[in-house]
Amino acid sequence: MNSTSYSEENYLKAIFHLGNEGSLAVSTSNLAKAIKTKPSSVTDMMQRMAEKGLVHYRKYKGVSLTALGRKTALSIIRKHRLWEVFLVEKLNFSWDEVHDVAEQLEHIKSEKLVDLLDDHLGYPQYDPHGDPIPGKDGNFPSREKQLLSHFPVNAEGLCIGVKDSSASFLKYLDRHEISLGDKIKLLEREDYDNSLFVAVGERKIRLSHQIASNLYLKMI
Amino acid sequence: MNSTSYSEENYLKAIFHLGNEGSLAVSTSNLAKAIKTKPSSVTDMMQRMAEKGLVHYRKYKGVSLTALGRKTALSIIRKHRLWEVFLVEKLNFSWDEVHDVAEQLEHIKSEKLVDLLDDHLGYPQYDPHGDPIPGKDGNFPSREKQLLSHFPVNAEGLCIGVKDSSASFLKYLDRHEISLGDKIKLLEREDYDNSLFVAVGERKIRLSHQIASNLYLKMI
DNA sequence: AACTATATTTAGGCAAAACTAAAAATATGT
DNA sequence: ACATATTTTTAGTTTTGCCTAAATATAGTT
Repeated sequence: MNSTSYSEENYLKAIFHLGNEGSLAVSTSNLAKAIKTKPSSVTDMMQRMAEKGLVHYRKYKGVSLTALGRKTALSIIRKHRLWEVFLVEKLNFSWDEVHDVAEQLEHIKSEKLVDLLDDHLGYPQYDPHGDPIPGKDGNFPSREKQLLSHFPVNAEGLCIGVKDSSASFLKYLDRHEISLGDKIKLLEREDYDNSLFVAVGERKIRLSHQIASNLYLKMI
Repeated sequence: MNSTSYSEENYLKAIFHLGNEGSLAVSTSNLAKAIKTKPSSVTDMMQRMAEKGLVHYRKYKGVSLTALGRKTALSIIRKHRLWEVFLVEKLNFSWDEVHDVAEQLEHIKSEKLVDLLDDHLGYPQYDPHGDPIPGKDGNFPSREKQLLSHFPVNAEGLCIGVKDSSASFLKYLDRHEISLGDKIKLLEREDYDNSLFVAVGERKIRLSHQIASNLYLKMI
C-alpha cells in the first residue's frame, strides 16, 4: 500500500550490510553510526518500521530484517549496483566517484526503469567494485565465501580464496604470512581509509582496504 | 548554503511553466492546482521560499521567480529533459511513459552527472516531446514562438507556424479554418486528455493536445 | 458605493524524521 | 553479587510540508 520512504530504505540497506547480508541482528548504536544519526532516532524509526512489517524489533535486542524488509533491501542494492555499472561503463565516471550519485539513484521508483537499465547494461553480475548484483527475483549469490572487506566487525572466518590472483598479490600474502585456511577475525574497521585491524590466528595486524577486498573468507 | 529541497524544486518548476517560462506572476490557487495541494499550503511555502530568495512574493499578488529561482528552475528542467532523452533513446522507453520517471530523476543532485549525461547523449537540443533543453549556462531559447500546448490558460497569441509540417496536418488546419495570422486565445485546459478549449477569432472550438502541440503562436 | 462571491492568508494541528536530556535496562569488573 | 559503565529507550522539541477551518482581502455586479 504505502511504499517505503527514502529514509526507511536507507535503514533497510544499513541493516542488511551490518547484519552480514541480513542474517544477523544489528544493535541500535551500530545502526546509528551507519546512518549518521542518534541512537534515539534509530529506536524511534525501528518501532515504526516494525509496525510496517519491515523489521523484527525487540527492545534492547536489536533489529533484523523480515522477509519483506530483506526483499526491499535487495531491490535497493540491486538498483545501487546497476546504477554504478551505468555510471562507470556508460558515462565514464571513475569507480571512486560513483557512490554518492548511486546513493541517490537507488531510490528512484520504477520497475520498468530497472529492468530496461539491466538490459541496456547487458545483465551485469558485478558492480565496478566487484560486488555481486542481486537478481530481479531477489536471489543473491549465497555468500559461502565473502570478501574480508564486507565482514561485519567481530565476525570470524576461514581464508578460502582470493579475488585478485595476480603474482604480486599472492606474494604480498606470503610475506605477511596469510595463507589459505588461516582463521581471521575482524577486530576493528577504520572509517577514514577503510583499513581493517584483524587477528590472523593470534597475531594482530592492520590490513588496507585494497588487501581486504581481495581476500575471500568463509564465515564461521 | 542549504540547497533546494525536492518540494521547493517542484514549486519552482510549476511557477516557471505556469508563468509563461518565468515571465508572469502566478496565482496561489493556480499553483495549488498544479502542485496538487491546497492554497494555504502554497501560501506557506511561498513565504518560506521568498525568505530564501527563490521567489518574489507579495500578499494577494501572486509569485514570480527571482533570478536565482529561475536559474534553479532551468537547471531542473534541463535535467528532466535530458533524462527523457536518455530514457527514450538509450533505454527504449516509449515517449508517453517517460514523464513520471523523469520527474524523479530531475531531482538527482550532481553537476558531473548532468554534464556527462549530456555528453553521452550527444548534446541534444530537444527532448522527445520537442521541447527545448536549457543549456548548462542557463540559456534558454527565448520563446518568441511557443507551442499552443504550452500556453497558460487565458493567454492570447498569434498563430505563426507549425511544428509538424506534414500535408495531413496542414490539411486538418485548413478544414478547421485555422490559418497563420489568426488570433487564438486559450480559454480552458482539460486535465483529462490535455485538450484545449480556445477562441480562434470569435469562434470557440476544442483542439486535441496532438493539434495544440504542433501549433506555434507568438504571445501577445 | 455597497454587497456578494471568490481568492488568499492566518491560525492551529498533524506526521515524518530528526534532536537533546533524562530514565531505565543491560553488561562489566572485581 | 554489587556497583558502575554503557547501551537503549522514553519524553518532550524542532523543522518541513502538508491539512482544515476561520478570517480577511480583492473582484465583480448592480
